[in-house]
Amino acid sequence: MKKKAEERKNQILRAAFQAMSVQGYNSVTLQSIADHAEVSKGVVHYYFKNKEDTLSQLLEWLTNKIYNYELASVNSESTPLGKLKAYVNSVFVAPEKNAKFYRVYLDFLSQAGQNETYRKINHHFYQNCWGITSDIITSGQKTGVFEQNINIENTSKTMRAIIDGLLIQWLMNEDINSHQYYKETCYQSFLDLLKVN
Amino acid sequence: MKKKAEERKNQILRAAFQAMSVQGYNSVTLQSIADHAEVSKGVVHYYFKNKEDTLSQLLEWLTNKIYNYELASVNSESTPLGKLKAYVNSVFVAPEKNAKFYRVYLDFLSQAGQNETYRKINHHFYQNCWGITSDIITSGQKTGVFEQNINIENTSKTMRAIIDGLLIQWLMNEDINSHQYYKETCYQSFLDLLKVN
Amino acid sequence: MKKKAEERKNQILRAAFQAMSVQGYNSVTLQSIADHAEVSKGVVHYYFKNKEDTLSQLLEWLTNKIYNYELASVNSESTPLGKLKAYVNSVFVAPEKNAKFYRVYLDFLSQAGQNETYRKINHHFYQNCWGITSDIITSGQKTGVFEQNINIENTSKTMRAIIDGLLIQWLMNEDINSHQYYKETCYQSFLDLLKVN
Amino acid sequence: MKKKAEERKNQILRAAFQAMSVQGYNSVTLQSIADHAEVSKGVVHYYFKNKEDTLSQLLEWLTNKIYNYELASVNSESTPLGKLKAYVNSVFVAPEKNAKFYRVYLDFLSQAGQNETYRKINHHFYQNCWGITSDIITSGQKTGVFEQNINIENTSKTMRAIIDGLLIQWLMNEDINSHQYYKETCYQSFLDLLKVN
DNA sequence: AATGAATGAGTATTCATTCAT
DNA sequence: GATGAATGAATACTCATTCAT
Repeated sequence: MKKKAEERKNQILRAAFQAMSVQGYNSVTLQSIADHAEVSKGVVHYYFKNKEDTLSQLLEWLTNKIYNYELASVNSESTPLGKLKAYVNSVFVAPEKNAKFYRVYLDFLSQAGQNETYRKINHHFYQNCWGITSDIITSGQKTGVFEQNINIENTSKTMRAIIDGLLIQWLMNEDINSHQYYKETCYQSFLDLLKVN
Repeated sequence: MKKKAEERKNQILRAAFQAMSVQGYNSVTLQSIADHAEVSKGVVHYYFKNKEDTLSQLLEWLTNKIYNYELASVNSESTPLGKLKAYVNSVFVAPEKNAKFYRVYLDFLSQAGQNETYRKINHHFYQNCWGITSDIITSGQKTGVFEQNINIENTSKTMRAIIDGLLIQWLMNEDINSHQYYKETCYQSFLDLLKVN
Repeated sequence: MKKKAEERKNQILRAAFQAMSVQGYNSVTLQSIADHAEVSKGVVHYYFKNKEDTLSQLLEWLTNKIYNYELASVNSESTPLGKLKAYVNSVFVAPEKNAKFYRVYLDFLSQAGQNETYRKINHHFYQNCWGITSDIITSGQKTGVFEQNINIENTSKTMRAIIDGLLIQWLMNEDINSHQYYKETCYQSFLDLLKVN
Repeated sequence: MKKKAEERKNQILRAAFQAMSVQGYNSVTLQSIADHAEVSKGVVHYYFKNKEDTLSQLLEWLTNKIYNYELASVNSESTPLGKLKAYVNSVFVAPEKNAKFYRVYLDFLSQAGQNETYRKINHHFYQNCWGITSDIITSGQKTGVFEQNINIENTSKTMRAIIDGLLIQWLMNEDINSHQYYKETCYQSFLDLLKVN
């Protein structure tokens, strides 16, 4: 049954996410993924070709989940500034979630240097993210809230850079309470880049 | 002789940097570090307590080297805009060097989630970097090239975020020629943040 | 299947005994234990946590085996003197077996100085051994073959000391034929201690 | 200078004894011996061929020291019973000394199974020990305190067995206060064997 | 005589992967 | 489909020994 198999895979991917967020890319074992999923070790190999395949699919599943969440948040708003605010809120969603995701995501980024597949999946994620901000900027320029001569591509890339860069800084920080501070810093820098007076 | 030992350690750290930039944090072996340094495996253990100690000292050595280079570049200029430009040039120094450093640096960042020591060394590096931009902003505000009401702390963090975020994007990019593009994007976003007309 | 696992462990313990009797505690490797058991190295780690765990269980298995053999031998006799003789015969069972066991046992005793676990297992073995002679002495005192005012505890300890001490002397001896001589010396000294005229 | 070299060797042997009593035969390193002797690692190799040679000479030095001490103690007494008492006192000299010596001695005994040299040195020590008790028994038989028909050889071996066996038992004991108890048990068993009314 | 830097052989341990049941 | 027993490659680390200084 296809449905069942899909559920099994999701169950394992969730377990892999959980395991990796605790142990890190290099320390996570198929055994611990199986343990988190409450299945036997053989099951993981039954649904995934090998360890790399499992983690590749985790990266894909994870980045899609994040992208879809951000997209839905932005689409729930109608004004450009509303969308921008919603985007930042969806990115800085909550300390625990951000920490968990970025720990895992950083691991994948560091692996991507040696791994073509991860690099491609991540590149697709980037394009999705750039698309979100491109749309926001375009709509803002149409309604005149953002300046006209802003380079959309450059700014989208910079905006994602700020998000990644700030969340990495926040992750390296001992002070988990700084989450709100980093969110506001991020939003303010977006306004500066878009020259919202 | 102390001098000799110091040279030996540097030789090994250079080799470790080389090895890690090729193989990544998890795949690098003490054997390959020894091979790169053209010494026997035992030598690495003679000068460093263990693998983690070796790589900790590599991170420290590396971030200090980068910081000192950036600082010297900035200090070689006298005007705020000259310093800003010099900073960006020193950060985006050359494709090969950036790729090598950021591959290794990303590995350490991803390990930092599980490793207090790495986190601390990196935090010190961050503070040094924030210090560089703080000084530039302060001098720019004094001479009136930058706006007065810019929050120095927030902006310094954002600027480092942009650097990290953009260089990670560039690293994930297949097109190595985009280095110049990312450098210019970085510089332009700095001007926007500092509200240079 | 539980039964199968138990057999596997016994197979490995027998192999460990064999390997240790030849190579000694410090020279025995998990590889050589695996070789003796005709399994792969990984199997040993599958059934035992680590090397120390393997050898701990070997000591326990071994001392229990010896104790049970001695107990059964003594119980097969009904008279005190018969039991005493049976005990000595079961202890000095055969040159090859004694040599094999005492070589291994001495290794464990020497490790026990640094190893709490070994010390505990050995202490339990001692208590079992003292129990055997205590019972023999008690029954001999009841029937009047042994003197009444013998201190059972002291004598039991001395008897075990004689066994250990003589078998160590025999083991250090080049002359393997002296086994019979040491057995008789042991038995005679027991009679002296129990004041059998 | 021969004198100086002899002192150096003794200094190293004392250090080796100290180190081995703490770390055990297998864990002791030439480095730790050198550390205890407060000399460099190279010095040990300068005065001894290799590790085994160092430890062989330690065993010889140690057993000779013990033997000479026991012999002197016995010779300081004139009556057979006095000598016997002195012997037991010299053997059970003090808890710390006994523990230190027997820990090291047991290590050597366990190695002797694989090491001809250790076996030979130990055999010589045994002969010396048997000689002490033989002399005591002979003198006791002459004066009539001990029974005439005691087999001197057998009894000497049994007496050493009791000493070794009891001190091993004591060493395995958690209760260091039992030293006195074991000494008395030893002495009483000697009286029983020698049939002193 | 003495030092300690350098070597490299040897080993416990981990874990992805396979496959018989 | 699912299990988990078995395999063995890979690697950090220790330490006796050598030897240039």
